[in-house]
Amino acid sequence: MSKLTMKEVATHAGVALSSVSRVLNSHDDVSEKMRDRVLNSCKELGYEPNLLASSLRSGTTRTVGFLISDISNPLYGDIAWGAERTLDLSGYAMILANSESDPHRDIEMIRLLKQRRVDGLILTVADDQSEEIYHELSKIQVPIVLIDREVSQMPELSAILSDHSNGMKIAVEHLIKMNHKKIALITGPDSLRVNRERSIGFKAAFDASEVDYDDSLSHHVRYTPEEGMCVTNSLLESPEPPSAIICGGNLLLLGVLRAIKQKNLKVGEDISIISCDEVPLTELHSPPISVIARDTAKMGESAASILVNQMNSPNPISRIIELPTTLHIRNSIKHLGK
Amino acid sequence: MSKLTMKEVATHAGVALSSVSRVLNSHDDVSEKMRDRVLNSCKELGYEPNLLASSLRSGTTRTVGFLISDISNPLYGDIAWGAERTLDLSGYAMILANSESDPHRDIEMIRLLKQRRVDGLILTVADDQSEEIYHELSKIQVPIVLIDREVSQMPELSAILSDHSNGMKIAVEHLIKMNHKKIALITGPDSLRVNRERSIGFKAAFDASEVDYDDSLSHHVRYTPEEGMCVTNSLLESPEPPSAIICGGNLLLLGVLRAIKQKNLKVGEDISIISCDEVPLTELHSPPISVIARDTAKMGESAASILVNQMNSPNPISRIIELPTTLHIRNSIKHLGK
DNA sequence: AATAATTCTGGAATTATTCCCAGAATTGAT
DNA sequence: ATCAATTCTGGGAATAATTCCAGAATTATT
Repeated sequence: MSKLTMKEVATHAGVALSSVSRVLNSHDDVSEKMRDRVLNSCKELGYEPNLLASSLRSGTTRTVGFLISDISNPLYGDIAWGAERTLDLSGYAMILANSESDPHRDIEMIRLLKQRRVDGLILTVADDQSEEIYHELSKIQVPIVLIDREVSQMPELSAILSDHSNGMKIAVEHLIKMNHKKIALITGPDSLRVNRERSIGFKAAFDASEVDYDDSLSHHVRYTPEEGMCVTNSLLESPEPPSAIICGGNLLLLGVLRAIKQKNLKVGEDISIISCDEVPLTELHSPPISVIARDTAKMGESAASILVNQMNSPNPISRIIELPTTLHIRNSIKHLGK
Repeated sequence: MSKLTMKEVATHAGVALSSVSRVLNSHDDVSEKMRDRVLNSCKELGYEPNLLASSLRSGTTRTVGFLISDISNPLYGDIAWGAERTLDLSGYAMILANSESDPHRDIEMIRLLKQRRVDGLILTVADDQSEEIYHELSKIQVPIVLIDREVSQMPELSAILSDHSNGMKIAVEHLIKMNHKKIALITGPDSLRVNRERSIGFKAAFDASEVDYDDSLSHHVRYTPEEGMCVTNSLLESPEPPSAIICGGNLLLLGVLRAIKQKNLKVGEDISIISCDEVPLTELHSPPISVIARDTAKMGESAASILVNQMNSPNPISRIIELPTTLHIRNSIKHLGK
């Protein structure tokens, strides 16, 4: 079966190549007759346009690159879902790249997406702050939207952020109100904005209260259940264990809960827990786990719509949107008497 | 900044266009001198190849299309992760398309991927059995691998399957051994192989035992927490409610658990539960929930490696791989005395 | 009916690359 | 040194589309 091109369609319809192109791109200077004839031939032959050739000539691929640090994390699944939906509506496809939280792969993947001539990028890089990522991004000619990231050398980049610092502050304040004094924070590496912000909010809450801030209770670890479990163990085994743990993310939460379970402690009794980001587990755990929640699908959507906007406007203006976080209080928090 | 092409590199290096191409594609008939000169110019100018033009000429995009029915489902996230990793290792990128469980979007998305001239397809279509999907697939010229799907008119298609029927049979047999007689099955639409297989295994277990099979306890619903909750409610409110529910998938499980919680029943006491597919919730629920598990990341990996194989071999042979399921028994199952 | 204005169509250049083919340069053998 | 064999390089066609420009066909104007 020989491949079918516009040329064959043109021959079959008895018109010129350029006319077929005009019909298929719905230019307005084509006659009714021509339109019908060409469209008929297309249908009859079963013609499928070659987007490759089209992109090469027109200089636009109608494709955006989406770089995620970990697709298997349901959080990113939701974000990707929101983004894909919005992009599809505007006629863009999405190339998914996964850096597996490795800054080097970030660079590699970005380069690859560039070679594929994507029209725009949505990035959740593994490291905000590295010199290399800045260097790579600064060479990029197409619009970029960061999700939950902030490259300090490029404050003009569009971004969808969450108000992690405020969310964290409110969470800590709630714990303090429930008479907790020794509150631990376990969150991801501080090479990411989200974790830097959480630390800031965490400290801010103490500073605004009577309770003293203890820096040794603020932990940054890698985003894995194992590391979550490890820190939790050492916290719980310390001479004066914390009465509450705030945990920054669903992968860490798994480790935290496993550690607690192993020690036969009861969430909401022996230890209070607040986690970040709503996942099925938080709601259906016994007792249900309090979370600092945010609308993840909406983050993807917003990122996509800002990007589409920038890709279509001749003088794109960059936008930074900060979406709110909200504290969902559940039975994982004990009111300490005293 | 004018765009940089091989032509500029050639000029800069003082060689012919074709020589640059030979160097970059590492053909063996280039001299050491030429190689160094070209590579130097590339580095100096910061040249990035245009994969679009390359693909157009060479007829291969080194891209595969991955069609998922629901990215936000963590199950598919894992599969995508496994596939992406394997594809990347072989130098393939992945275009992700999401049909949102809509058979019409399946067709649309497949068509789009075709227009983008992907070298192969990994498909998790929303409906196995529709005439249209068969019609669309039969026109495709590139290798296809189905994940957990089976198009009956095209038995020659490669596929990665799970042994759902056996897994289900073993699960039911275990429940029967624990003296359960009224066992309900809530699973997804029977337009998908996975659910047809589960029904088969479900029935087979009864047929091989003393307990009578009751068809009215086998339910096919759409894959949403809401529908899961709804059937569970009606099951629990029936005059003779089942003593055990087997639930086919993590989204349905959410609904089942919510219904049980709302009625203040205790899993593993008032009602026994087995779910399908391991997710964080199953392990960390109280009590932990028994599951019919399978290696999801491996499904993605296998699919990708079969596909890569077929894309690279001149006479591809299609393969159907059935991966095992295993029953993880946990405290969500009560041994009925009697 | 002749000319002007408008609408539509065809031809050819263009996009960035690969790859075939011819011929130049180099090497080896006599 | 000459000729043959081998290695390497350059030129140009091909890939499948878009788009500009010129001119044909149609309609409107006088």
